Amino acid sequence: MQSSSPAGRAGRPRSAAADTAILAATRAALVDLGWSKLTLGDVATRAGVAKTTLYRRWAGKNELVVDAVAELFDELELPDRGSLAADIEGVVLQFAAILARPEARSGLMAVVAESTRDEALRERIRTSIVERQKRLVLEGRARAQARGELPPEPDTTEAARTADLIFDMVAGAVVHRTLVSAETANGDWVRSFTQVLLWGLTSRPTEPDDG
Amino acid sequence: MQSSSPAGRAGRPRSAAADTAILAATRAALVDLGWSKLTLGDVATRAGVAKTTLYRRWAGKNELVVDAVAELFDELELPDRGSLAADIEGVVLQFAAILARPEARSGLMAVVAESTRDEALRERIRTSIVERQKRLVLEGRARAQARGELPPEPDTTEAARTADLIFDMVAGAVVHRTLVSAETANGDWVRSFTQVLLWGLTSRPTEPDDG
DNA sequence: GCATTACGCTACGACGCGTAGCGAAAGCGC
DNA sequence: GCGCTTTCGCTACGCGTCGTAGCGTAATGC
Repeated sequence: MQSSSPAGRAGRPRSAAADTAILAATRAALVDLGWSKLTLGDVATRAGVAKTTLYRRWAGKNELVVDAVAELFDELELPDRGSLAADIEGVVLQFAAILARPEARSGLMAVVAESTRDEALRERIRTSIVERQKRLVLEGRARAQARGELPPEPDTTEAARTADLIFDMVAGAVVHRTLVSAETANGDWVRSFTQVLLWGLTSRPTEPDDG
Repeated sequence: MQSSSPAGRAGRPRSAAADTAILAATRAALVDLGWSKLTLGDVATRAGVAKTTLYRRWAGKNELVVDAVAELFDELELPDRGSLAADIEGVVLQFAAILARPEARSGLMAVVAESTRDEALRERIRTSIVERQKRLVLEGRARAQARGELPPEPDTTEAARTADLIFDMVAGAVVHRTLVSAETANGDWVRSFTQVLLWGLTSRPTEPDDG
């Protein structure tokens, strides 16, 4: 980020390699120990840096784990698979693959839990993890509209609301299936889920006014 | 549970009032301090019992918080609101109301995170929290089938699979909306969600056998 | 009463937290 | 090359929590 030439910044620059090593060590510690038994001293030892170096860069365990887990979501992408159903299935499978990794399982839920009492942490999670996922929803919908699978949405407010709903349904279902129900989101499950979601979104003829 | 006459159990019986006080104190501590800053010594002080008494009944923080949070879900019920859509909206609103309470927000996600590395804890969560929710799904579907809103499902295996899917979608969406997106699951959102879910479930013509 | 179990209280070692202070290293401008 | 600045590794420290041991006391069943 602010490496090499940060505008007149004098003195010894921070080691970028240390950042990489620390985040990797954090993920390794998450795998071996889980969230509660993970200590910053252990992470520092694994990374080959001093504990003080770690504290100079991260305020605490929460922020460190958010950054460590966020890197796992870098691999999320949305290749054009030809249809909206295939696109949804693809991204859900990718998401499920990430959540299948132990460093994501224990780390992600823990920082989300902490974020309920820490607004700054919630914002950090939002920008570095959630927004990255949500972007795929918007991209997938735009692509489906271009294909004619979804009608164009003139009302931008309503469109944003629908995108939020879809996002909560997709991410929530996968997370719940994986972490609470403790079942793998395999191909069968993803197909069933996609079918329900897609029918729910597309076969809305006219809003029944009895509700 | 094993109160009053536990089959030849001699000696001074455990105080049931202490259990109640400890669990209430745990929820109060969750509200004031959140998960990470909650200490068992503080809970014992709040409950008016000795720390050793607390350790004689619960193995640790995880188990204690699970039991404390589980009591919040006792109030979940499914009154007959006349239609499947209304039933779903009702239970989703109830679930959202529970998740709006701070003691549930911070506690529930934290123990779920811990359960990724503790099989016994996961089982405890499942029996005392998750199954209680899932029962409502089964009850609501049976009621909808009796009304004729849903077709009877002869294949019990497929029926169980569908129930699991619905459960993950409902609970997952509400949890994600409430805790990750940090937005309240108000009436508008619940109606939109129910509409998508219901259309997805009912307007499935015949399952294509290509899957 | 007597055995049995739970309770309140105190004290303890162990451990992780987060910080301070030091000398050394690695950059930049001259 | 030389100084200035910032980072780094290391050690040490006070603090708080953990989880347990030990003891005397209280409450129950036989």
